[in-house]
Amino acid sequence: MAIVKAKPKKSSVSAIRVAELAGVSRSAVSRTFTDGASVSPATRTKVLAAAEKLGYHVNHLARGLIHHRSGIVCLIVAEMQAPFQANVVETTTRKLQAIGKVVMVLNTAGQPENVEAALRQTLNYRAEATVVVSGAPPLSLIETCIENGQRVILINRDDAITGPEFVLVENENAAREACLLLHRAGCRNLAVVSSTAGTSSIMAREQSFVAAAAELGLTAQVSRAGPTGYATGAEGARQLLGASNRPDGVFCVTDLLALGFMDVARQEFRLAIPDDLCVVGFDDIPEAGWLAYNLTTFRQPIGAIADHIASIIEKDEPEPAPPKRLPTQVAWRKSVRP
Amino acid sequence: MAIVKAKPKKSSVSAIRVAELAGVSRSAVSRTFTDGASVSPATRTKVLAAAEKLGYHVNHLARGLIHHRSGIVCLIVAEMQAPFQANVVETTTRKLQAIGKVVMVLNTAGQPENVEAALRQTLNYRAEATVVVSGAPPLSLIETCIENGQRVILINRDDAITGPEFVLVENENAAREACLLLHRAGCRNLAVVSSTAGTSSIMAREQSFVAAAAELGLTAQVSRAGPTGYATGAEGARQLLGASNRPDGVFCVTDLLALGFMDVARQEFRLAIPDDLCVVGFDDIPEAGWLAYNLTTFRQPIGAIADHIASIIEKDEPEPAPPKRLPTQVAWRKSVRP
DNA sequence: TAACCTTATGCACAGCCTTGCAAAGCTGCT
DNA sequence: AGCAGCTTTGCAAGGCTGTGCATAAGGTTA
Repeated sequence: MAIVKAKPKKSSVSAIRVAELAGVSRSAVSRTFTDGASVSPATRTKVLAAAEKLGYHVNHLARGLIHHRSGIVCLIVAEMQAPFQANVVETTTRKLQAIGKVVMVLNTAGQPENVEAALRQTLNYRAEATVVVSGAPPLSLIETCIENGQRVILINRDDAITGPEFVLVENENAAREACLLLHRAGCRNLAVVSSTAGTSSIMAREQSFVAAAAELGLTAQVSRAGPTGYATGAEGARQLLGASNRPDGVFCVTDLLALGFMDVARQEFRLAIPDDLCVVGFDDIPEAGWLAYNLTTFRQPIGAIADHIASIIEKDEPEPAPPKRLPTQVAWRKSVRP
Repeated sequence: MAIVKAKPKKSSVSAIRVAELAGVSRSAVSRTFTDGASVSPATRTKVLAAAEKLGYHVNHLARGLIHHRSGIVCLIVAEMQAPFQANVVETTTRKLQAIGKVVMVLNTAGQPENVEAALRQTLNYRAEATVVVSGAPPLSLIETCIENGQRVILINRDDAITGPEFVLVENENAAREACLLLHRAGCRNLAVVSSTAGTSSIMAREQSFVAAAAELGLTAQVSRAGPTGYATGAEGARQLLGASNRPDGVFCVTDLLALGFMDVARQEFRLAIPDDLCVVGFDDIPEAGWLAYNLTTFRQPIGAIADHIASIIEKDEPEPAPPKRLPTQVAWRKSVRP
């Protein structure tokens, strides 16, 4: 007689088992766990006791199958270890959970082609909504998502597409204000530290700053030494500060760039901030407030962004709305002369 | 006649619709999307064409219902905007996606009581595995998860429970080595900057350092000025450096603590690092490598941790294994005299 | 052409849940 | 007791997929 290794199967307990234990019908246990369903207190307690004993938990997969509402919201994000993205993910997951959703995170690992695979996953899991924090999703798939009843929300992206909803920050105003701010501090040789990422919000900040400088009769140099991050800011400092016409006022389109820039300016060029050089950042990541930096920067209203995402997802009729533009706010610190 | 607003219903397209369009049975389309199923090339192409046209995507909710494998892995995490946690989440999501899983993030928002709700969600969505990055899950729920066939993995937590799998870092060895390292650098007045969080790994680091100091005949002061973070490190510096017996060698159980400590040491106490004061951190978050800090620290092998998580989840028979202890590695920088 | 084998296809059921509908039970009143 | 009105409960269908089993189709060989 051969030894047959019984497959454990570990079948998770389903409603029928608790119905048997409680001595009621399957429907009764279903109703016990459905808000607003009609169950007598007596059976309710019987069911709850049986459920507790067996460790029963409603299967949201099956529930989603019926309701056509999985309760899942997908977050598509790249570089989620970067401070700004990490904060967006943290805040968004928190607020979405508060309205009863559950968040699936799809990490595109920096590969743009993975955005497509990620969108496929949102369709596979019948997500109610997809929030694209970073990356450029192919238009055709966005349409498929919307046709399947998904809400699609793009953050800090300014494409001229209709269908998805947009929530973005007023990059142009902020960049313009950054320019004025540096000008008021007496800076006359301006520069902007950007990156090769080329996302729409970064381009907007960069170009608006250059335009604002031109309006003041100044030309702003632009440095794009690599991807958006600390190292690129550092390299930008080496480029700009090592050249002959060294700038005295710098706008970094991202705090991370600014921090790298400041470190090199101080350590390798022995410059004092803000005395020799004023620096303005963008995002207001926690690190910008650290004593070593004290960076004056434009705060992205992450809380408001997440609130708006939640409000879009919460309303059940997708009414077309214009892009939501949220204002930034200056976090005044010490990297710019007053 | 009343105007009845037709509920859009937006029912996402299901296999039967593509079967009709392709002129085949529903089974055929199911088989087309099942690896290793027997379908003729002719019908396969017909089905694929129809699916493409309709924007069909297999419903993983229904698929999971049958297979008892949802493909979902839950990550329970608090403070996910903190650099270390953010890196863990990034790496883990990436590696889990690489083995075909999809990650659901449950943010406990720092409230320990939310861990329980999060575990409930993992059961509701029939997650294949639950990874607890931070927080202390109630034992009874862990058991329920395991009974329902889930794999439960606890990170950097050292409870004497059987059932879940543990992957943790050799905190004791590292703390001990940190002590030796400071001693070799000539530090004789030691201190450790910790937090009030009281998690097992932080306690282990703190206590092992103190014990190692005692073995060298030294007593190490301990500062716990608040939750684990930059501000607490800063406050710890004010406490320790403002007192009479100012330490000359400090072990911070977390890089974030170390950075706050360094900033206050330098800016408010005008101390030079490493000349007046040596500092050792733990984690090796990206910020530790920034020029302003150059912090010597113990690197947590996040990649190896994530690899091990993935390997646990990938094997289908949950074989009991002893806790996986991964070694740390010193990232030598400039905050300790050589 | 018949027999046989391989491959492909369709049927029907299972998996877990919700819910409309009708039957049953209960309460209160005459 | 008898009836109306209400609440509770069970039945069965429906939502979407995977798959065992039987059947049909197609190909090969004698």
